[in-house]
Amino acid sequence: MDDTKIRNMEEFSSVSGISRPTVSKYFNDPASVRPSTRLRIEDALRRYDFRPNIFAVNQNRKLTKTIGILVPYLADPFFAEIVRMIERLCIAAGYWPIVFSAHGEVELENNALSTLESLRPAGALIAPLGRTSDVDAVRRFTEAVPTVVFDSHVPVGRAFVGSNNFQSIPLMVEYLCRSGEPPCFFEMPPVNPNANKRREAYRQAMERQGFDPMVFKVEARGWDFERTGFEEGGRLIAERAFPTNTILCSNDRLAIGLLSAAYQKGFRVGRGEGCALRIAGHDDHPWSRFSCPPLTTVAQDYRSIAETSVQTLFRVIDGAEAAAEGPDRPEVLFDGKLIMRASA
Amino acid sequence: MDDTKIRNMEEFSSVSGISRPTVSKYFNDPASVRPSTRLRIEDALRRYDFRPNIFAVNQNRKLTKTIGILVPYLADPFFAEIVRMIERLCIAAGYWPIVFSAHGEVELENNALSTLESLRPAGALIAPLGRTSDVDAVRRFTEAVPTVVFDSHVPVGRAFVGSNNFQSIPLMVEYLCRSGEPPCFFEMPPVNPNANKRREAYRQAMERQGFDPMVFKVEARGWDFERTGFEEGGRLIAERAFPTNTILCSNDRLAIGLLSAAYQKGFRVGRGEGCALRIAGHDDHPWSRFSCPPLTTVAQDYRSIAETSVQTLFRVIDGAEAAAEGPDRPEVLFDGKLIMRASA
DNA sequence: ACGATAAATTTACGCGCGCAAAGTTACATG
DNA sequence: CATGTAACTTTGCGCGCGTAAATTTATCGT
Repeated sequence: MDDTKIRNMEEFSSVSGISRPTVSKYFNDPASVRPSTRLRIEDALRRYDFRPNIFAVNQNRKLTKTIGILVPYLADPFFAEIVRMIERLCIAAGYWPIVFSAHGEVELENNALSTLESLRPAGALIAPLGRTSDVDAVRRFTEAVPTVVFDSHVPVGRAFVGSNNFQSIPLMVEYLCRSGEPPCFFEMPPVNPNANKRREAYRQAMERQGFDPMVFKVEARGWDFERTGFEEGGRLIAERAFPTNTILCSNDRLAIGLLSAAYQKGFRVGRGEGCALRIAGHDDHPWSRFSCPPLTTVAQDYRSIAETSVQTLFRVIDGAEAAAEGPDRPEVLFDGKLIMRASA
Repeated sequence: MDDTKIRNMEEFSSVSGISRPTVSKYFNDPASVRPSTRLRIEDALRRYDFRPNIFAVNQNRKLTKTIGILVPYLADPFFAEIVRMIERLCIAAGYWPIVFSAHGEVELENNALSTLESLRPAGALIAPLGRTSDVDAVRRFTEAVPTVVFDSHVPVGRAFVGSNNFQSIPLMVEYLCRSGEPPCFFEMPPVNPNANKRREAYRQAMERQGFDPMVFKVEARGWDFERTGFEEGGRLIAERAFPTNTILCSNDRLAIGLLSAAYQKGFRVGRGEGCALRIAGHDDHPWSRFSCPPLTTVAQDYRSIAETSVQTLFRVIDGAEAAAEGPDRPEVLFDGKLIMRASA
């Protein structure tokens, strides 16, 4: 490894013995040059380790190799996990994923979109805040950047990939009804469209089963779901406000908070003898299997959502996807899977 | 809002009536131009919404406004939370944070460092993998980019900010010793330097108290700590392998897994009558207060670590920090705070 | 109203690379 | 060995902006 610094492609081309345009061609696609010259370039690369200046590259290329990823709250285990998968898939496909989090705030979401757009990415995978999003800003972004929307159902972009709340919630409702008292529904703060969809799915499922829906909505507390489940849910438990012994929470984090409250108040949770409550969740967060008792929930298909989102985006980028954009774009919904554990 | 697209600063300067160099000056520092011309520019900005091309800007500026953040595993709640804070502090200071995760793998860490370096960031905040890092690669990076290392104690960069394991662990050990049986130590897979430091801190603390250290090390399982705590810890509990009823886990995630195993095996955890085990953790993860029972732990000072890291980096960037680099760089360690909850 | 000074303008160059056109060389085929 | 084509080289322009030098204009105090 020679330690003379290579300042630019000009210098590198001279030490490698290959002309600059050919070197440029190599960096855009190593397979596009003759094997013998490829060897000479890669030999020089080993001796001098040079990388083209990203800024100069991206300034001149029409299409960058960047892929933007935007999530509403990266500290949420669901998004942390899905981002992890998406990033790996992008890297494997030769793209540069770059992650932004809105941290639950519209201004930060708009900032991120704006920054992202100015990076001129080849495409973007976004899960908007949803209800609190500046929808016009999001739409403007999706009109400038090929975008796949995931998880948060907002009618923009070139495709939507998410989970089928109208299958997964009824699946759980039916299970709970046939195995005990019908569930009431403990709703998460409506930070995104899933909150409303799940409540509606619950309503419909209950009516189909011939029961009256019982929905409990509490003060919004942003993304601090465990706390909401613990404090508000705990209060409802203590007040005996829930009309049945079975509580379906609109997501696992809420359920984990509620589970904690039940534990501390001495209510035994589970489906066996001597249990005062059944508590179920939704999503199968990475830590749900370690709650006490382990949480019965509906698993979202993380892997499929990540893979389909990424593959769909690649097809859009390659122009292989139909042109429909906005409300009529294609949607892919994955079914949830009942995960039977001890809590319900 | 006029919808004629502005293609570059040239066009924008003509519609705003201000010359391009002055416009350029404005974008580098809005306060550097006369108030009257600033008004004219911002008026045009409202009518045309133009943003300088990032790539062109960064290609020419010696110093970009980018700040790189690298963590070993973004799906870990500790890093998710600390990144959230760091990002906000960077944005507030007018920088562009950009987050990378090594996802627990050296190759991805090296990739991230390489990508990051080619972005020519103003500075970087990194928590290397540590034990498994390619230390030479990390060092090369820190020699090219002003870097503050946090959490993961690796002797490179311009400063280290972390928590003082040799204060926090003894704090917990002393509490456990004076309130019951002396603790054994359940060690996390050695994914980073904290693992070893905490074990050593435990050893020293126990000896100072006049007890024999009892360390339990299990098969490494990467970053899936809850699972390790649940499976391996559960096995140790079932085999009655722990010589005392008190177990100090080297982090909260491990403790949460162990708590879950104890629950399922019917061992009551806590410090009251009828409890078979005491379990304590370290870090005070966001979800530790919602475990069953709530976890007694040592809180890392998230806020101070984030703020000090960022502020130190800014001082290094501004050249206000001493030049020491590598092993002799300054270190700031924050004390942990005992968080008494019900598990120990 | 005047000069002093600050700020804006004009002009020009450079950053590092993508890309196109024209000419040259390498390589496979018969 | 002639031939065709694929790959390479040379040359040169352009991307959008930072920045410097020289010049002109605006602003302020007296």
